[in-house]
Amino acid sequence: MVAPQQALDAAVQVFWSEGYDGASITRLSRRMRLPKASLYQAYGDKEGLFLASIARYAETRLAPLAQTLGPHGSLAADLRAFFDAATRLATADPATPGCLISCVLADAAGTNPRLRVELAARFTALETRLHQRLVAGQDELTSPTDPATLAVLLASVARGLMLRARAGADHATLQAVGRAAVDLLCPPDKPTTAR
Amino acid sequence: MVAPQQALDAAVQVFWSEGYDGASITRLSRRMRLPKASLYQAYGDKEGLFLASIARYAETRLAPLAQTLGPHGSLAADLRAFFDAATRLATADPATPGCLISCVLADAAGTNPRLRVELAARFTALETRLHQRLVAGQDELTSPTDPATLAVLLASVARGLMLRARAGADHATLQAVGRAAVDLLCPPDKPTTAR
DNA sequence: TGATTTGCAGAATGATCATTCTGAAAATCA
DNA sequence: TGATTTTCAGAATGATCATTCTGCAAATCA
Repeated sequence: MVAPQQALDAAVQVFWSEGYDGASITRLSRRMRLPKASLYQAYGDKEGLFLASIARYAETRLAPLAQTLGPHGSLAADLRAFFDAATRLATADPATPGCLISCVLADAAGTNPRLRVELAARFTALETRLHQRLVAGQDELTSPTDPATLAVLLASVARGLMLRARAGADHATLQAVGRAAVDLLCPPDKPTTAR
Repeated sequence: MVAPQQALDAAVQVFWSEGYDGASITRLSRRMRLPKASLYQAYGDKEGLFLASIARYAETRLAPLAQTLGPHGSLAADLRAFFDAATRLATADPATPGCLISCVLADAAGTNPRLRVELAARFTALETRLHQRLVAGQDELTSPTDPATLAVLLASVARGLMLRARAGADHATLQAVGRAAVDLLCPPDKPTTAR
C-alpha cells in the first residue's frame, strides 16, 4: 500500500504527460501502484481520479506559485517572481511541459460539462488572486486600465506561456516574455524616456 | 457530391467543436456528406483529414486575422484590429469557442509527433507575422524590450484569450483584455501622466 | 495451526472507434 | 435499352478502453 498522496502524485504525472484521454486506467493503476479495484473503490471513476489529481496538483504546484505574489516586495518584484515560477513549472520536466490545468484540463473540458465547471473555477481563482495583488499595489500601476481587466490579461499571458511551453519553448524564452509583460505593467526605471 | 471546400468547412466545424479525439469518423463523414470510403480515399486517414482541416481553417479564418495587421494605420490601431478580430473569432459561434489551433491542435499535439510539428510551425508563423509588424512600426513602440520577445508576448496573450474563450468568457471581457494589452504596448495618449 | 478475511493481478465484459469491405443503387455510356 | 462503372450506406473487423469480476495468495485472528 502506498500513501494516497504519493499515488496521486503519480496520477498527476501520468495525466500531465499523456493527457486525460491518453492516460489509460491500466497505466494509471500501474504507475500509482494501486490495483484497479482499489482505484475505483477510492475515486469512483476516471473522472473522479482526474479531479482528485487536479486538486493535488493545485495544492502542490499552484499554491506555491500563488504564494510568490505575496505581497512580499514591490508589485513588479512579486509579479516577476510569479512569472519566473510559472515558466519554471512549465519547463522543469521535459516529460510534463506546460500546465495540467491550462493544457490538459482545458482540453478535456471541451467535451465534459463537469470538467468545464472545474476549469472555469480554476481560471477564475487565478484571476481573483492576481486582481487582489494588483489592487494591493495599485499605486505602483501606471496603466489606466482597471485592475480586473489587467488581472485577466496577466492570467492570459501565463496561460499563453503554458501553451507555448507545451508546444516546445525553452525556459529562457518564456522567462523573457514573462518579464517583458511585467515591465509593461510596471515600467522598470524611468516611467518613459522614448517619445 | 459536395465541393471539397464545403466538405472541409464541415470537418473544421466538427473538429473545432468536438476536439480531435472527440470527433468520430462516422460523424465527420455524415457532416461532410462524404462517405467514409471517399473520405479515406481523399485524405488517407483521420490525421490527414485533420491536417487538411487545419490548413483550411488557417486559410479561411487566420489569414484574414493576419491581414488586419496591415500595416494599414498606426501600430496601435492595427494591433487593436488584430485583437478585436481574434476575440470575435473566438466567440462568434457558441458551438466553437476558442481557436482550432490554440485549443484543439495544441491538445492533440501532446501525444502525436506529426501534429506537434504542425503546431510549432503554426505558432511560429503567428509570432513571425507579429514580429514583422512590430519592426515596421518600431518607432511607435515605447517599450525597451526587443520586438521578438514582444511578438511572442502578444501571441501568448492571443492564445491565452483563446483558452479563456474555450472556458467560457464573453466577447466584451476578452475584447477589453486585448485592448488593454495594446494600450500597454502603445500608450493611448500621453506617454505617462501618473507619477 | 486452521479459519476467515483482505488485497490483488489480470481475465472477462461491453462499448466505442478507425479502418476496410460488401452489395446494391445510381449514373454513365454504347 | 443493356452493360459497365461509380457511388454510397452501412456491415464487418480488429483494436483499445473503462469498468467489473474472479480466483488465488497473503495476512489476520482464535
